[in-house]
Amino acid sequence: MAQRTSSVTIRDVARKAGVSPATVSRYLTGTVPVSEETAQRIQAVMDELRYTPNTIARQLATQRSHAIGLLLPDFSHTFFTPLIGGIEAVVSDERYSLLLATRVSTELSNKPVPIGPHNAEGLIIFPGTLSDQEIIRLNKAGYPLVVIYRSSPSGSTVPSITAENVRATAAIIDHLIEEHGRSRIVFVRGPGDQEDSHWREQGYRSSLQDHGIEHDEQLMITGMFDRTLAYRAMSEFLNSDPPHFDAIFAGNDDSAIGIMDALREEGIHVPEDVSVVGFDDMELSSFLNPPLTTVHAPTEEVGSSAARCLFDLLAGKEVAQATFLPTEIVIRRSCGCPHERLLPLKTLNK
Amino acid sequence: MAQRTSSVTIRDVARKAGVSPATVSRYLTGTVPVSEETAQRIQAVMDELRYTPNTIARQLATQRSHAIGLLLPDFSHTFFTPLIGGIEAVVSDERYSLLLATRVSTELSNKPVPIGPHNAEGLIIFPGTLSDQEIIRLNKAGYPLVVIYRSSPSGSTVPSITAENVRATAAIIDHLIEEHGRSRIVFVRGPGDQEDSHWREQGYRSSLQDHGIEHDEQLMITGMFDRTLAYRAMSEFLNSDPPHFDAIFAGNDDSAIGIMDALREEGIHVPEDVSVVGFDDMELSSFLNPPLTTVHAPTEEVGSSAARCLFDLLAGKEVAQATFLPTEIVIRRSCGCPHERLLPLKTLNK
DNA sequence: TTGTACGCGTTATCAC
DNA sequence: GTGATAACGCGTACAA
Repeated sequence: MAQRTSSVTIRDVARKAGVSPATVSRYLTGTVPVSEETAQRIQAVMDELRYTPNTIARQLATQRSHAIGLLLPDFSHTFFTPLIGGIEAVVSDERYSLLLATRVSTELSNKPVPIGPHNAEGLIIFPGTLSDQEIIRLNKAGYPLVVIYRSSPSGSTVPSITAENVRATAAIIDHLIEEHGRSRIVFVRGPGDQEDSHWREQGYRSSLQDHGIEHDEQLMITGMFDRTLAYRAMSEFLNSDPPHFDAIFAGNDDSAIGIMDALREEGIHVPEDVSVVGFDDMELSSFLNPPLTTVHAPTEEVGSSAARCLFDLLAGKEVAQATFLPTEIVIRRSCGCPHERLLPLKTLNK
Repeated sequence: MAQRTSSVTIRDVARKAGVSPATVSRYLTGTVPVSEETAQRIQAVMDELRYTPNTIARQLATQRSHAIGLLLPDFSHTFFTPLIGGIEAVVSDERYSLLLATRVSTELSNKPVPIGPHNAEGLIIFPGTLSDQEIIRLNKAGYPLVVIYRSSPSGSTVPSITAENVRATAAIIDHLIEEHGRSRIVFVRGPGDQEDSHWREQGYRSSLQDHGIEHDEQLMITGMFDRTLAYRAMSEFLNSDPPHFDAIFAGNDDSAIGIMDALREEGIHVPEDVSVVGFDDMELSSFLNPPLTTVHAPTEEVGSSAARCLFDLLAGKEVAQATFLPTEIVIRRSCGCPHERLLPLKTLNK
């Protein structure tokens, strides 16, 4: 099938301008100076012929695609919106294209990776899209990669950009304990293979320990960072003669929605009966009833930092192996506080 | 700068397998049968060498980029999330790539269009990204285009996919009048150049007329489909000795948020004092306080329909010139109804 | 400053 | 069924 474009080539321009294709190319790329006179003639012909350089041919010749890729498990979740926005801003600044694709690594890798060295100069990788093995292989081949919301695969040097989890979670648990006298705090786990979940649990345990509260495995349930699954997990928990509890760390905001639904159905009041806090600070979270106290994660900044890091990589610059973007606590009402306020990061430093 | 990939080419495979590059290509594309024996040998060598076909070279040879593009004014708004999701699903089904870019046509067209014939086989266009002139030019050149949330530029045959506006708006205004006895209904306009806003006003006026209610220009304000701007517009309206009103059609859900904020600040209760309804049914809307009665717009379906339409175009099939996707009314609480329910489309048929 | 000739990696067109 | 060979459109030594 033929190209849909009018396909006027550099040769057509050259012929009509009475120069060689090479000269047109040089005028176009600006690599080598061209005489003022011929430059004007070329420009005139280009305008007249509505010439547009064929990017693909250029890519083949230069061996550069001028595009970077973003691999996500899906697009339906609003969590990704600011992430994509942050990336796109940087990408368009650099006059690059952004290639988007979904992929889940659990599909047994039968499907080929839709974005890679063949169509993008580098890749931003979200957990669950590429296996460690695939990442390491690409990295070893010298292919620029940045992982987000996870650490580098062991043994690799792939830079990692993520929001700080441990201290943030510890701080919000501290708040529950110190300001609201809570001590029986349910922890809602995310997917077992998701690092964020692991680190948040770390922060949870450390806060408990700091306050001399014993860890109780009975208070640990699994919500998979998912609204519906968290709802189910919470309902089951409530209907199975649960141990006493007075607060819930929901794992993330999405889970908090399902959890508050489950509590409501059982006639449990938030925050009077139990405090609920989340993690992420999605757009939604301030509209929940009651408004959700949560950790503000700089999702858009994760996106822009990742993109910038990738471009640094492309430019051959040195980049940090791991970047933890600062978070802050957004106090709203679901913890029991009367007024909304912000606990900036510095107060988090212990 | 050299390609980052290991760059093992079809020639390397051919050499090692003892065949010609052409045979390898044939095996790869499956256009012409290859003997079982050589096929296996080729596959073995490909595995061993970890050969990946170079998409760019293939694109140059076939004159097809195997990608389609989506042009949006920005990515930060969650309204776009389901839209992108709908498109991506179809695109990946077709084993195509999705190219994403932002662009605003008001930048005086000084910036070149980031996606076009040079890197995508077709384009899905959101209002405000490409001028009518640019659209018509691409269309005349035979370049496959689909516009969404707007009609085809006059004189062009670009297919258009959009959510039905007029009947839906009329129906929700009907509801306000008939079920809640409202008659002084404020209409919050969107951007003047946005067709959706125009058609919704059409529906509003028609419902008023059907009920013998006179149109009052004093009840028309402009919220630009934007949360913050709608808030400001509403605040000004309230503070400027406004005429009596008992309901508000917010233009869209995002504006409804700002409008309810403004009302709240003035101590006006929704829905007791005034009913508020929106348009879109964003994820957020059911979480508002009170939950927003609104028109459910099938945003994800607009995306998937647009993508499917574009692929039909690519396949040379006939496509509908204009598609209006059905909407339905989602009754929640901001109108004054006690219970949530759905008014499906059929009840909308007059 | 400019033109010639070749390469980028693949597919398509011929012959065989 | 298979192998040469010519495109595809552009960038870039190299020579002039």
